[in-house]
Parts: sequence; C-alpha cells; structure tokens
Amino acid sequence: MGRGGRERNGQAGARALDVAALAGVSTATVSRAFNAPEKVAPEIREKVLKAAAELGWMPHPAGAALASRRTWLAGALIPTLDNDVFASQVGALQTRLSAEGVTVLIGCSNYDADQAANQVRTMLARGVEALAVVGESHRPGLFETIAARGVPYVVTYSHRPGSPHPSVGFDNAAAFRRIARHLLDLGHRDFGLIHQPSIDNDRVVARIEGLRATLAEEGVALRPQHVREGPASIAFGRQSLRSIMEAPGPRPTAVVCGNDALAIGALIEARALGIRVPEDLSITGFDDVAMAEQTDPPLTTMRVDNAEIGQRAADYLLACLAGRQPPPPPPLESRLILRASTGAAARSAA
Amino acid sequence: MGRGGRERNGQAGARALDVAALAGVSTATVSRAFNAPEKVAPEIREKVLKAAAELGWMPHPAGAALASRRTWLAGALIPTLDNDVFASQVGALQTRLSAEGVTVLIGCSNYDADQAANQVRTMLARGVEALAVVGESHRPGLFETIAARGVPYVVTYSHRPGSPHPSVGFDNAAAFRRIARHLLDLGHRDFGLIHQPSIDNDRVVARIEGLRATLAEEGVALRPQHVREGPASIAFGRQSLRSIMEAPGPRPTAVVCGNDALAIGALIEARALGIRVPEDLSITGFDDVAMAEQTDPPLTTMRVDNAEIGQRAADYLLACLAGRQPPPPPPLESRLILRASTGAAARSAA
DNA sequence: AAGTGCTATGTAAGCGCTTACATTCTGATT
DNA sequence: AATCAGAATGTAAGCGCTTACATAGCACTT
Repeated sequence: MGRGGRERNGQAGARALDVAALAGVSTATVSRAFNAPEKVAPEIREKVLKAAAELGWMPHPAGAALASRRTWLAGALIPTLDNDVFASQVGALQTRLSAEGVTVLIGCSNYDADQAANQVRTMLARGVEALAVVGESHRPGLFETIAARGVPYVVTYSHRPGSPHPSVGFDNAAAFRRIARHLLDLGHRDFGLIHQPSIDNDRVVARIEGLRATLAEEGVALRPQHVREGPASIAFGRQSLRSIMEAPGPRPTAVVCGNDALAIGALIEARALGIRVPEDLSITGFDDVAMAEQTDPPLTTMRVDNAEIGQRAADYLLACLAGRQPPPPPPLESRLILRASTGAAARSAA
Repeated sequence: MGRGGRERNGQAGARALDVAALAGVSTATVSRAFNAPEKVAPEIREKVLKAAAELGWMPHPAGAALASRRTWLAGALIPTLDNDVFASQVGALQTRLSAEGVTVLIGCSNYDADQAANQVRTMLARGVEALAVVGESHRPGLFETIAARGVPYVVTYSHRPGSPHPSVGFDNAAAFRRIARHLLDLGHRDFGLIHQPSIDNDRVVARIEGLRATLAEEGVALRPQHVREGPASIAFGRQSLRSIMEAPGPRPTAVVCGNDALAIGALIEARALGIRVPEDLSITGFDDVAMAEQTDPPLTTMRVDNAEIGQRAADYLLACLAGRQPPPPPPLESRLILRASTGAAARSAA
C-alpha cells in the first residue's frame, strides 16, 4: 500500500515538483530547462534556474537514470592504482570523460583474472555505459559479456596487431623488438632478462616474445639461467641482477628489464658489484619514469605517453556513446630514449 | 501520456517482474531474496536465484536507489592520482568499501580548491553517501555543504590537533618537529628547506610550521635564501639544492625536503657538486618511497602507512553509514626512518 | 474449537525524473 | 477572416525497484 505519509525529510528534500511550483511551471519544463535548455524560452529558463538555486535542487540521478535509461557512468578496469602507468591513464581518462558529464568507476583487478571478471560484473550491474579495460588477456567470455550488454569497450595499454578488440595502446612486442635491435646493433650477443610476472599479463608476454623473436633473427637465444621473473620492484631487480651475474658460464653483456623499477635495481646492484655500466654491461628499462634520467648512468628506456592512452580511450568511448561508429584507434608509438646505460658490447667474458 | 508501447529491448531486458513470474512468486519476494535472504524460505530463495540466473537478471541500481533511497556510493576527493601517496590511499579505501558493496567515486582536484569544490558538488549530486577528502584547507563552506546533506565525511592524510573535522591521518607538524629535533640533536644549526607549493595545502603548511617552531626553540631560524618552494619533482630538488648552496653567506649543513622526490633530487645534485652526504650535508625526505632505501647514501625520511589511512577512513565511514556514531579516529603515527643521509653537523662554514 | 503469535508471502504505492503526445499560443499565409 | 505551421508548454505514464502493510498459513495454547 506504499508509504502513505509523504513526510519529506527536511534536508536535501527538494524535488522537481517543488522547483516547478516555485517557478510556476510544470516538471517537464524544469527537466527541459536542465537537459535541453534550447527548448525553453530564455526568461522561463532563467526563472527555473533561479528557483532551483533557491531550493538547492539538483536532478536526482537515480530518478533521471530510471526515466531516461542513461546513467552517464563509465568504467575503467586496471590492474592497480599503485602503478603510475595506470594511475595516469585513468587520470586522463577521467578528466576527459568528466568534461562530458560522464563519471568514471574504477575497478582494480590486482593482476588477478577472477577479480577482474568480478569488477566488470559489478560495473555492468552498476549500469556503466562504456568500459576501458587494460589488456586483453582476461577470462574467456569477458568481452562477450560486455558486448552482449551492448556496452562499448576499448582495450587499453596494449595494441596487438590482429586483436579482435578495439584498442588504444602500443605494440608491446614491437617495443621490445626495438630494444633488442638497439642492443644487437651495439654488438651484444649475450642477454639477460628480468621481468614482471607474466601470468594473465599479455603485455609482459608480448614483450618477452618480441625480445626473443628479434634475438632469434640473429641466432641469439636467452639462456634460462639469465632470465628472472618476479615482482616489479627495485629490490627484485637488484637481487636478480646479482644472481644472473653469479650464474655459472659466460655472463650476459646486456640485461633487458621489464620496467624501470627493475632496471634501476639492476643498475644499483651493478654498481654494488663493481660492474661498470655501460662498459661492462648494458641495462635497459621500460616506462621512462622520472627517476630514469637521474640515475647514474641515466637509463636507456622506452617512453609511452600514458596520459594520451587515457585520453584517446576516452575519446573513442565518447564517440561510441554518441552513436558514431568510430574506426578502431591506430596504435600509439613508444619511443626509445637513448641514455647512457647502454653501450657497445664488451668483449664477451665467455 | 507516457511511452505506451512497452517494447522491451531484447538485450539486458529482464525485470524483477519477469524473474518473479518465472519463479512463481511476487516481485517483493524477488527483492527480498536478494536483499534480505534470511527472510525468504530457503527453497523459494533457491528458485528465485535460479530464475534470475536463467534470465541473467540483476537488480537495476537506479530503480533500487530510487525506491530504497540508498545508492551504495561513496566519494574520495584527492589532489591527484599521479601521486603514489594518494593512489594507495584510494586503493585501500576502495578495497575495503567494495567488500561492503560500496562503490567509490574518485574526484581529483589537481591541487586546485575550485576544482575540489566542483568535484564534491558533482559527487554529492551523484548521491554519494559518504565522503573522504584529503586535507582540510578547502573553500569555506565545503564541509558545511557536505554536512548539510547529512553525508558523513572524513578528512584524510592529515590530522591537525584541534581540527573540527573527524580525520584519519597523522600530524604533519609533529612529523616535521620530529625531523627538526633529529637534526638539531645531530648538532645542526644552519638549515635549508625545499618544499612543495603550499597554497591550498594544509599538509605542507603544517610541515613548515612544525619545522620552524622546533628550530625556533633552539633559537634557529630559516634564512629566506635557503628556502625554495616549487614542484615536488626530482628536477626541482636538484635545482633548488644547487641554488641554495650557491647562495651568498654560510651554507646550511642540513637540508630538509618536503618529500622524497625533492630529497632524491637534492642528493643527486649534492653528489654532482662534490658535496659529501652526510659528512658535509645532511638531507631528509618524507614518504619513504621504495627508492629511498636505494639511494646512495640511503635516505633518512619519514614513513606513513598510506594504505592504512585509506582503510581506516573506510572503516570510519562504514561505521557512520551503519548508523553508529563512531568516535573520531585517533591520529596515525609517522615514523622516522634513520638512514645514512643524515649525520653529525659539519663544522659550520660560517 | 477457538484464539494467539509467529513467520513467509503478496499487494500496491510510490521513489524523482523524463518524454511521447496533447494542447495552446503565435504570427504568417492565403 | 480563416487556416495553418511551428514553437513553447503542460499532462501524465511509466522507468524498475523496495517496502509498509495486509494477509494467509501454521503450530501452539487454553
């Protein structure tokens, strides 16, 4: 039988009806004054706005969402907020979307595919109208679920040629091919690799494959004893470099790292071990964090414009929401930043 | 006259009514099966859940919000996502809140008070039921606006004794008093200071005041030519240290930095200038970032557990939402991490 | 046998807004 | 003067859900 006794709670309790009454118009006009100002005569619009201001009224989003079937919500699925790379992507995405009145919901997967799937489910349940998700290695059916809802989405950060998904990012494999080529050109033939966990992480997998493929072109292979996989931390970089250099057999003359934190760790440990960089050993990073140009020697690394990824992803999704059928975005370029941590290969210690 | 021709859009178009029909119950029971399972007989609940699964139905949040007057939305206002300190706070806040079914909306002010006010307005309009905001120096009336809506809030990151707001954070002034005391104890009497922009930033202001106050106790004052204010970057730290050391008159024997990035920059520049740390100059940071223990020499700095701030803020807000009147949270401790960048004062060059 | 207190379910009235369609009013056209 | 197009506004029917209250069913009492 419903609640009966209306009893508005004194607080934030103005409704469109109250504004309409105060302005001497109907609720339809109130709504139009806010959502389609051009359809309301200027002086009436003025009156409505004044009445709304007086009552401190703003359209209640739940009511609006229900009636208009629009939520003005978008979602961003990222591995973690604790990584600059994703934080700045999301930041840019949000800035761009909020300028169009779209609020961004953030979901963190903590690099776990199940959590990712849950977050997406939650966002969908919340009614997001567009979704940006980092990477494309997710639980099977994830993208289908999204598409089945008719929600436009875009993969961010990585751009794999041949991927069935629209994506805004760069080609991770190509980026590492570029690094490999650079080192090969310097004469290196013995390589080490320190990288992040590759499970459920297509970016890391692509990088490793890009590296291996390019080395293979010159008949060079990575030796297992020169490869380390672990947390993307300075500490892991240090410990890995030490154990690689202590491994039996010939030492690598170049160590490729999955990101700058690992590379900085490697650099620090090399110094601690009395290994000269780049004379005895070349080291490369990835990301070009602020610290990379301040290390001694400064770090050769790849730069990617993460804010631009976020922004382009936002633009793409916005275009989809506007009903345009935008072309899949082109890949972004990553750029090799040559600094002093790489140099001509030392005579191999083999 | 309303839309008339119902015409459900094939897609995600199941309603509670459809589920009810399929399960052979009323919509009330469907609702209860989801929101108050204990009030529904187990076998009926089972049937409802199965029917919902079959139709791929989930409660539509706008309808739910409208009817229940609950949005299960909370907001977090931070300066920027581009800073680990805030990113991890938000991350922890979100993890905790989402475990209770609350979705977090993030607003970035970019250190601008007007943007902050706008973001808060937007979040309030979106119907957030609780708010965590970094710092307390905001546009006058901001907190009143929030409180007027009956929305519980908590100030994060800083905890100022005597503040009228509930806050989860540490006492920035006390933290810098601690640093000052440490350096005074080491015999320093000539200080430099490199800090972030202080406008609209109560944390930075409190730190500076804590430092000045403690120095004053020993009759020590900061000389204007030894103070620099600018972006919290490694580069600004470098350039500031150089210009401080080049300033006419006696050089400081200790330089206090507003955060680790500035301190790392100062450390790098000291090395470039041939100034020995800590023999000739002591340097301190703030935050204890991962890099701080890897610098040469490792950096003396203050550690704050940002994840814990986020988590406690979440717990406090959750308690408010549960209708409990939780006591204002106690301040957190920041901890001085003594490393090798600080040492006994050199004989003053005065 | 009738009454009592439970608990599990159903009924139906909104929540606050948008929007299709109806209505009114204007000024231009015939 | 009559007609009509077009613009501005009003009317009122939902959007999909929750929940106060009513009701039915059941196990005990007395």
